[in-house]
Formats: sequence, structure tokens, C-alpha cells
Amino acid sequence: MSANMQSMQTKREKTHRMVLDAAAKLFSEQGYHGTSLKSIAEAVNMQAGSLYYHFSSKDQLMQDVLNKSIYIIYSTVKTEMNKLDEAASFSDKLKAAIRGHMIAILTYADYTSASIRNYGQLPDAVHYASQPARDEYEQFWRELFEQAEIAGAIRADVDKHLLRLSIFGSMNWSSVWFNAQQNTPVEALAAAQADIFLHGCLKQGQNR
Amino acid sequence: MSANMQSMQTKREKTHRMVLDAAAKLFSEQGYHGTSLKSIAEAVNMQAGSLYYHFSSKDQLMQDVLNKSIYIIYSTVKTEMNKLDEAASFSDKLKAAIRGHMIAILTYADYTSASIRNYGQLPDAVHYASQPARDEYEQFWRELFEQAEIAGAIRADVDKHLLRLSIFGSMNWSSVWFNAQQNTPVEALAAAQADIFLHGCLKQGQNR
DNA sequence: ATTAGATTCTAACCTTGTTTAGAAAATGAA
DNA sequence: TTCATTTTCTAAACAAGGTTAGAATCTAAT
Repeated sequence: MSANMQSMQTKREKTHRMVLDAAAKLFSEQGYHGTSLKSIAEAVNMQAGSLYYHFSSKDQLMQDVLNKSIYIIYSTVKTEMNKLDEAASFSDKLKAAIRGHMIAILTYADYTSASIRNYGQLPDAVHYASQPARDEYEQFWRELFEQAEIAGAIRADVDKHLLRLSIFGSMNWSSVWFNAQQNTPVEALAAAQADIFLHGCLKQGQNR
Repeated sequence: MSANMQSMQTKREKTHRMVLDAAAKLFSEQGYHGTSLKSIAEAVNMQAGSLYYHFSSKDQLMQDVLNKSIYIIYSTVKTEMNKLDEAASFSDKLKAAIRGHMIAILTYADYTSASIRNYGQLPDAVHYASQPARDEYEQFWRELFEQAEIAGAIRADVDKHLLRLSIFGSMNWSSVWFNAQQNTPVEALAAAQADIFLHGCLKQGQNR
């Protein structure tokens, strides 16, 4: 218990993470209420009761999945934003934000999809516990569009509120249809996604 | 049982619909697995067992909600499309399709949200039973974009597949955040939504 | 008022799910 | 090997859910 307490810790944490991963996967596929602790335990070759050594309850398990999901998304977005230099245009910023969000969503699909798919369908306590982190992330996007408005990058007749929600909708929905094997690389997909929102789909000057 | 068989039928059908409405509402709020027959029954002042006089099972109930949801959406879209005249441009067609889909989603939020929110989280039998109707509706959108491509309305470098999925994502996500009381009228919202996808958000000629 | 049919209720059955407490097994240091 | 600690299992408690059968109630026509 002295020589390598570290490896003991990592053994415990390893199992902890395996359980969390399995839970995220099942929560994303079958929903919170549709997933039993037994099925999570089976996925990691355990008995349902054994999970309680790692988590205090099913709610706690879901809460950890939620928190990790939000953390993954926000930190990935921040990483992409930090790659930009000072003079980056709104186009560049929006592209970077979308790239980060899409990379996170599609790379860590189990977690992010678990979070997105169960939104609004969770016990109140679980929902509220993740609200602050969610609000903080939303605030980031609000500010992004506020700055764009001030800089005059966005058309005046575009509803920024709707724009933000539309982008969120498209990005989040991709976790439903995306197939890592058969689809375009994530970065290309993100770029195409951003392009649609920046320029629309019509041919230049065309209105028919 | 002779004079007004009609009113007897309507009495039965009335209750039938009330149950379906309550189920749709709860399925949309708490998910399929998170909703108990008891809670549905309570919403219509009944006992859980009584529901079986109107529906053969919980699965059947969900299936009926799904079918009605898909029917509502597709038929509303068709109605909007039929208002167009022969020479309608792709812009007009896309606007009409989006308007129809949004009107349906936001007006019959209980049903459509129940369908959208539970997508992929249902028992296989229920999921498969609604697949044909879903496919048919998807085919309508595929064809819309194919025609647009042939007519040369869409930029060549836009991925039609992604475009369609993006539009779906935005529209469907609106059922999560839309608030009938405090938001813009549905038609205006739909128009703004279409505008974003047709023209993007950037100022003309601006790329910064 | 009676009666047949429609509708709902009651009460149980059976399964499944979350959770707990204590026994058992695994682990790794001494 | 021995021992203390960590980890997992077993078995049960307890609640809740979907479903069913038969009784009870309601409705409306005769």
C-alpha cells in the first residue's frame, strides 16, 4: 500500500472509468430510464450490486456522465478557439467553435449523445445539478454572437438567438445520424457545417 | 344503439384521443421508459388498467403516437407545398417545406416532440413499425434537394446530404426550446429559419 | 324500470429495477 | 505464507411497472 499506491489508484480509477464509459454508451442508446444497472454491470462483467462500490446511485452515475460530457465539449471548443490568433475574423471564430463542438460530439459520441438525448427527461435533481455548467457553456456562445454583432459581421436582419439555436440543433442532431465508419472525417464535416451557416446553400445572387 | 351510434362512437373516440394526447405529452416530457401507464391514466382521471380497453399495450400506445406524429408533419408539409404554383423556385419550395415542418412541430409539440425525443430509444418492434412512414417522409426531402441540384439552385460545393440533415436538426431541436407563449409566431420563425439556410448569416460579400 | 352493451375499476400476478448488508474473493505488502 | 485492505459477489428487501380477469358501474334504448 506504499510502494505503488499510484497503481492501486489507477486500478480503481480504471474500473471507475470503464463503468462510466459503459453507462454513457447505454444511456445514449436506450435513455436513462431505459437503461438498467444490470445492463451496465453486464457490460463490464460485473453484478449490479457491485457498481455501488464505485457510484453511490444511478442518479450519481448519470450526473457524472453529464458533467464529463459538458466538460469535454466546452474544453474542446476552448482548445480550438485558442488556436486562433488575435486578429481572427468572426468567420474564423465561428468555424473554430463549430469545429470544436463537432469534434467533441462525434469523437466522444457516447458521452455527448447521452447528455443530449436525455436532456429534459431526467430526474429534477440530476437535471439541476448540471445546469450551471450548461449555462456557462451557453454563455460562451451568446458572447460569440454578441461580439459578431458589434463587429458588424452578421446581417442585421438575422435573429442571433435563432441563429445560435439553429446551429446547436444541427450540431447536436449529428450525434444521431453520424456514423464514424462510413462518414466524412469529422473536421471536414465541421467545416461544411460552418459553411452552410455562414453562406447558406443558394448560389450567389440566386434567388430561385 | 341505433339513433345516434355516431355519438357513441365519438364518445369512445373522444376518450381514445384524450388518452393518446396525454400519452404524447408525457412521452415527450419524460421519455417512453420514464412514463408509466399510471401517470398517463392519472392525466385522464382513470386507473392504469382501464387504459387497456382503448389500447392493447404501452408499445401500441407509443406506436400510435409515432404514427400520428409522422402523419401530422408530412401532411402539413404537403399542404404548404400545394399552396405553391407550378413555377415556384427552389427557394420558395424550401421555404414552404420548412414552414410546414415547423408549423407541425411547434403546433403539435406533444406528438412531434414525443416522436423526436424518443427516436432510437424505443423497443425494436415499436421503432421498426414506424420506419416505413419515416422513410417515406425522408424520401420527400431527398427528392426536394435532388430537384434543386438539377435546377442548379444550390451551390455545387454544398453537401446535399449534410444540408438536409442540418435543416432537420435545427427544426427538430426547436421543439426543445420553443415556448409558445413567449416566442415569435411560428410562421415568422419558420421564415427566419429558412432564410438562414438559404443565405447564411454573414453580411453580403463579407468574409470577416 | 329493465336490460344489454359499453366503459371503468379492483385486485392481483409476475417481472424487473434500485438499493443494501454482509459474505466471499482478490490483491499486494510484509 | 500471512494479513490487512480493496474489490466483487450473493441474497434479499422493497418498490414500481405492465398486464390480465372478473366484478362493478355507467349509459341509453326499449
